[in-house]
Amino acid sequence: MGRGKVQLKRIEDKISRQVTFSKRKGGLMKKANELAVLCDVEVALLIFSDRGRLYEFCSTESLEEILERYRIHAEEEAAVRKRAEQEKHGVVDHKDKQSQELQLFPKLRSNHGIEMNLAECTDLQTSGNPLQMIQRHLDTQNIELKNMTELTQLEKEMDAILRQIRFRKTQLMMDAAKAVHEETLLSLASTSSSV
Amino acid sequence: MGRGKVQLKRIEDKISRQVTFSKRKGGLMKKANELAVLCDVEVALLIFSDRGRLYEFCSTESLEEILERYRIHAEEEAAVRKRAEQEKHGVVDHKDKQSQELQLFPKLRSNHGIEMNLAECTDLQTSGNPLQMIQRHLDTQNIELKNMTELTQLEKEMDAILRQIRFRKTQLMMDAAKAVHEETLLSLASTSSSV
DNA sequence: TGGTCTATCTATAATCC
DNA sequence: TGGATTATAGATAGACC
Repeated sequence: MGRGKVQLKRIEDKISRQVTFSKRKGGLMKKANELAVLCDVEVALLIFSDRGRLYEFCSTESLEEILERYRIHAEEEAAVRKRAEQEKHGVVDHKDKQSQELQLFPKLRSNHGIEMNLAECTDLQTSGNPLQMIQRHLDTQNIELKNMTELTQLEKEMDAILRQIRFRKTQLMMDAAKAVHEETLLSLASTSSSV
Repeated sequence: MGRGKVQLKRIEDKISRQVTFSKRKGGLMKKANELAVLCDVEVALLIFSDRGRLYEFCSTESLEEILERYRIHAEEEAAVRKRAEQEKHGVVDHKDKQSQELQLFPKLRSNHGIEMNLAECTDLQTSGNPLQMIQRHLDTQNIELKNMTELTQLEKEMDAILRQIRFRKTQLMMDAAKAVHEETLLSLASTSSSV
């Protein structure tokens, strides 16, 4: 983008590498946020600059949340891989196989309870305006009466809206800061011209 | 990009949300790679789709490498924060204290923005039905149209509800666990008595 | 540094297959 | 589903302040 086509290789000039880093980092985070909001997915982005500074983005309350989920996912994969490996190398009787699956299950259930009943709540996920989204939940009037699936769904929706609210607040603050800045410049200009 | 301007909100149509996810995920990873190569930095990207599938990108040999680096970084930050905390409780002159708080502020804000004004919204938390609380805000229909005060208010309310939802989920999980436990005890008792 | 500008390049929404 | 196409929106390189 920009005036010239970009070669996919390290920018050798230090200054422009720094400038490009700053610009593209902003762009990447914006896009990460867009992906999270538009597609309702969890996104985590970690960047270590060449000076070792950390820049992070995450779509949820905290990065740890996503990293924890990653850890669990990695463990499960390792377990599955290990099982496949064992089967490949030898004859395993069905009892052993089953017990292995049983061991794995509790982990899956504790963290992926949402996916399990996903089919049930597809309609919930696909309808409505961001603020309207939760309206249908309001008639129930009471959190106490909801089941786990409903609560999880509601939680997700609330979280998405909160993200939007916060993002919008940031936008407004930036607009305001910009306005103040411009005003300052104007008043400075008029002061200096009147002196 | 593309034929129409995109609104920053969850795509409600499931099909196009999926298509967009697939396209943008590819785009985001491409850009993450470009940033890493062009600017010679470390980048890690984690995406969990709504079905719980994990997609990852990292610029180094392994993702673990970057996560490990993150862990170290986070620990250091925690140490710094803790140190600042301790100094605040000791004897510090006002100038130093202020400068410490200024340094600390960006970090705090990102994670504790809500708690800061908790006292103000006590009445909100105790009055009326938890879900009804936000109903009066819903008629506006659009986050874009709200001003800062309204947004902050809405944010607080949403957060209070979220806390309630999570609390209720915990309760339900504990109930379920207890039920399972009791069932186990019962079946054990009946087994031993029948033998 | 950090913001602005603008010509260009890139990503992608909508569409069809 | 999974590409291919195309018109556009959005990102950004280079330049200047």
